[in-house]
Amino acid sequence: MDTPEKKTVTQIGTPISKHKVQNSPVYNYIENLSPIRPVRSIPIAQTFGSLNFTSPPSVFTSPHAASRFRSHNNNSSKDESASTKEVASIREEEVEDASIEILESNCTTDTPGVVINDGGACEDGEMDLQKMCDNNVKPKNETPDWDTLIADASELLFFSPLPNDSEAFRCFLQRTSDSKARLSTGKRPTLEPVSNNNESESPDALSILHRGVRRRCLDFEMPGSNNNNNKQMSGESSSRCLVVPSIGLHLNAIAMSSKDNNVGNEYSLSGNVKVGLQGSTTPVLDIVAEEDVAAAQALEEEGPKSLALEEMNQSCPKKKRRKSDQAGGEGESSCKRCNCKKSKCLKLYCECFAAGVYCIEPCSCVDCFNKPIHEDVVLATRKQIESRNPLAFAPKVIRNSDSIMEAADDSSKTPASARHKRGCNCKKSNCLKKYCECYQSGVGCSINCRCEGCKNAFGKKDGSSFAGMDIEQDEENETAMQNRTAVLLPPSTPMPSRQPLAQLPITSNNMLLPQQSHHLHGASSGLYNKSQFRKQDMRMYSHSRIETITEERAEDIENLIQSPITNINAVSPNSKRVSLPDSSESTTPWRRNGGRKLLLSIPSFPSLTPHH
DNA sequence: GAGTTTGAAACT
DNA sequence: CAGTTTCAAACTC
Repeated sequence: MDTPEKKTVTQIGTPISKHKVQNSPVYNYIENLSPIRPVRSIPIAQTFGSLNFTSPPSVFTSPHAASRFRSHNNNSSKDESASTKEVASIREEEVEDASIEILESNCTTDTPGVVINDGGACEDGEMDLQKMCDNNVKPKNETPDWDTLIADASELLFFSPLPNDSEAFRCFLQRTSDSKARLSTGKRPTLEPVSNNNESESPDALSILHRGVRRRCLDFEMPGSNNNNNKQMSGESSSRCLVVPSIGLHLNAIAMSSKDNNVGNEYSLSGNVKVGLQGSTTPVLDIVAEEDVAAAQALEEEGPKSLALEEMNQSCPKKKRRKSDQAGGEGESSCKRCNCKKSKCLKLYCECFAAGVYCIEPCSCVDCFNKPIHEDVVLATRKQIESRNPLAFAPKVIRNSDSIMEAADDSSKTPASARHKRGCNCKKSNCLKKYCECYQSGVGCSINCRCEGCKNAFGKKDGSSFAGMDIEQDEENETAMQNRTAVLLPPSTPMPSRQPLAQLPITSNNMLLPQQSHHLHGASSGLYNKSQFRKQDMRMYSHSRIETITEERAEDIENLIQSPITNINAVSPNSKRVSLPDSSESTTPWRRNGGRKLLLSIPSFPSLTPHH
């Protein structure tokens, strides 16, 4: 009995203490002054949830984000005197902390309608948040603008990173910037096409740049883009690239251009940004850009080369075509170019299509349908292809984290730890030419490869590795990997950012998104516990550890891919992917079984299981 | 630049 | 699932 009493005392004691504090005039004053409420993060998640957006609201918890939002929040209209701002500043920090706590207290902020309360008791101080989570209640202060902002952010998240296209990523950035601009203005983003000149003309864009985010291909097709886009597209320089409306943003994209260019530092920086984007919403970008600029720069200095380059090479189709690219004189803007003659650029043969970007002027394709004006066709085709192979648009190369490589030999710890998703099937090239996708991606062959006479310099199928790798680079890569890996998980499917999920199932790419990948973990192994998940997320959102998540996600993806079981199977690739009707909220068997993460991820990741 | 080789994607 | 065909990039000359 003593124990109970003690517990009671303890429990009560704490509350009392807080209670006192809360009743204090100072506390009340602060409470009133600050428009920011810890709870906010939750609602956000919910909002996203409708979109199936699993991104952690933590993004919004960032002080910066909060600041931005504040301006939109009517409540924020409350006196914001200098002193008030100070208080607000403090509150913001609290909010951030609160978010973290929320995440760690089983209060799911991931997906709306999917909020699950594991029953973990929240401390008194967190009661509000917990309640919010449990009740799925929106924050009091939430305003229409807020919703809009959230929605916008979600949209951004939905862009899945296209595997291999840096262009896509750039486009994504563009979009992001655009979104930001809207955020700052309080306007809801629209689908209107992005002007090609945005970069130079848009103050917002500039501001973003100032924030440390570098973008090269600012223009990209927006999903609802209209013909104007085409004009821009075709009219603009080859450097511009459009991302297919649902096509995502492949993290890989980031890497992309580097190859060819200088990507060095620039790349690395963007890489960080990239990661942030994936994992979070636009705000994250800001966070990364603004708050972590220093870190990013440090990383850049550190040694962007290896990984970054590798990543870039990994899936950039463009790289494949050095000759043609050079011929094109694209230089830094390395948008993909294809030369399709018969596929109409509607098959994976087409690099542009495969990368999730529209063909552009520099392409030499014939009868190209991969253009904004044929958006419907493009999307339909993509959908069809995905139905056949959910991973069709997923990144081809997955960078494994050390953990994954685990058992693998030491060699696996090199950058080459990345592996081609499906492996190659080379018969004559000995995996020493770009015919080999593994080699082309700069990764070693793996057990998944069916190649013959493998001599892949990045790692032979049998496990021997990196014979041809520069040791120095190797080391650098490893370091880079440990410090910042940006697993550029290429996004895979382009998802019509604004299309209803039911209509256009989120593709696997989305799953690649940081959070989603976590879900995958849950789905495939179920070993991933929430605690881990949250911590990771927090890491991600908490300033500089973004890259870590990426690795983990890559791991998730790989697990998924290699895991025949996964619930994912539940979704038949051939069958119409379960139309998760909006449903992100609907309860599916998986959700019930798989646990929160899986549930959350399902909608966005219909099926990762590759067809065999 | 034309032709060949290669292996992924698509098809049966 | 395996075999075949198609396709476009990579490569060679």
